[in-house]
Amino acid sequence: MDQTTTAAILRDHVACECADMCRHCETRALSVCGPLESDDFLGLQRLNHPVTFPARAVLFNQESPVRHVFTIVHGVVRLYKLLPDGRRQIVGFALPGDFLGLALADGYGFCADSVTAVSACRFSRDHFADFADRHPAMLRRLHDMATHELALAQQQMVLLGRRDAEEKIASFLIVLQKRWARITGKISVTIDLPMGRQDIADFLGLTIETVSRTLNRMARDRLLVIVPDGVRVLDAPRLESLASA
Amino acid sequence: MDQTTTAAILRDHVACECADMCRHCETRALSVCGPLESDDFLGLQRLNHPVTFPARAVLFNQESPVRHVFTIVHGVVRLYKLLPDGRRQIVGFALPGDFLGLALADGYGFCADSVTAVSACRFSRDHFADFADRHPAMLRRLHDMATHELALAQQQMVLLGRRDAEEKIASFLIVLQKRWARITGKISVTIDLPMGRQDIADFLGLTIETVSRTLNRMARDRLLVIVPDGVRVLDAPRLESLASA
DNA sequence: CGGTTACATTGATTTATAGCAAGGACTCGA
DNA sequence: TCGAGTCCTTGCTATAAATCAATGTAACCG
Repeated sequence: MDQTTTAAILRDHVACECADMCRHCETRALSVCGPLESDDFLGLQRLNHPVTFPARAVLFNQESPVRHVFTIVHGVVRLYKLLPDGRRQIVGFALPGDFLGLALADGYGFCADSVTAVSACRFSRDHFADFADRHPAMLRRLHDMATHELALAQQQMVLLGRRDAEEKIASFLIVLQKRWARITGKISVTIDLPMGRQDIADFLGLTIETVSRTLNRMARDRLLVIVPDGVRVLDAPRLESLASA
Repeated sequence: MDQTTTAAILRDHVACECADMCRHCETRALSVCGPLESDDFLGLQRLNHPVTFPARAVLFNQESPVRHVFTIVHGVVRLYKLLPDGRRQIVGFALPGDFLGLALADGYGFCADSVTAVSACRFSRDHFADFADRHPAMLRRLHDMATHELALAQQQMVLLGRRDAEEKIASFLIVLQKRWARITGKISVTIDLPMGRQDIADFLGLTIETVSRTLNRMARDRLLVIVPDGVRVLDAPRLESLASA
């Protein structure tokens, strides 16, 4: 994401910190507040503390006490776990509409920091929990999101345990393409990759070198073209067959 | 699990198929019905269709329409996904108290079959969903279980993506030991492994040979002793440090 | 009891990916 | 415009685990 875009995002988000900021939120339909009706919606809106983060800012970490939950509005957040010796596993990338705070029994369980500049709706964990307890539709929504996350996590287990490097990369690209499509409303052959090679590696259980080599081999094989901060898909059928092979 | 035990389980379970079968259920506190009070509890009990399966029976598979949800009462079930070419990833082992049917938006998403003889509470998916919708405590419980599953899934991602064979095996054993401890109420240095080596391999993202070699090397190193259908832990501290390394 | 079967072990060899090291490309700030 | 920093790429080598191939072991059954 370039500086102009980043600045625009931050400005727009601050600009809408007025009474009715959520009304025109393009992320709303995708997010946890999507199914709420007028009164309830306003009630949740009152709990919202909009926040912005520059790139590489920490939202929270494994150990920190759980004070807030978030809905991402703009930007990309990486969620990861660290082993004592420094090895890192990224358990997911949060995109606009994603909710952070589903599994917070004791501690967040993972670290979260921004890959790009990020704007988010922040809620006090306790206030949000109270609200959810008083609104079954919200509880239901949270449960649906949790089970969806669970299904994604199981897919990721298959990927990590039983697929080779090329399949991992192909699958990663296709999944990301579809997630962006859901957010923007249109499929693009250019897939934005705001995260670095090391992040992709730590998500797929590979090293940075293997990610780089595999992407460049795919480019050599005319499956895709590597562009700044992303790739452009040339041979979608072949990529998809690798992804689901 | 030997034949005598298996027979006993099946007999006991059938024997309690009377009006008040759930009252003395030793699995109840761990399971989805744990938090229900008298009236609600009886209501759910009326929906229950107790079922038993011999070892290696199919409970459901990836494609089958979702008709039922289950709570496991006795025995062990493996949950797995298959790739088109036959590669398999086991996404979890369901033990007594575990609930099958959290993530069933479209299709179960995975296959489930019994490793040992199994007895379970079976509910119609629709009846169960209706019941949950009318009982917020149940909805809450389902959500808690879903987020717990999600946390486990994220741990498994770390294991699959960033740990070597020895760490995987050690972690698997320790986690299983703790799960059995929660179910039986006491920690045992003998860890029951009702699943075969191939199942362990498909759970940990290894081959059967690597599982066998690693277990036997651990035995040679006096970390544990291999016994029929399980292992006995000799050096718990060293095993635990491998598991969390 | 011998034969069949399923599962586990063990050894020899291969291979995909990790690890190491060097160089390249781009950004940013002085 | 230079230099420092960061990220990415590429070649070479090492290695953990996969693969291939026997062999071992125990349960079961006619």
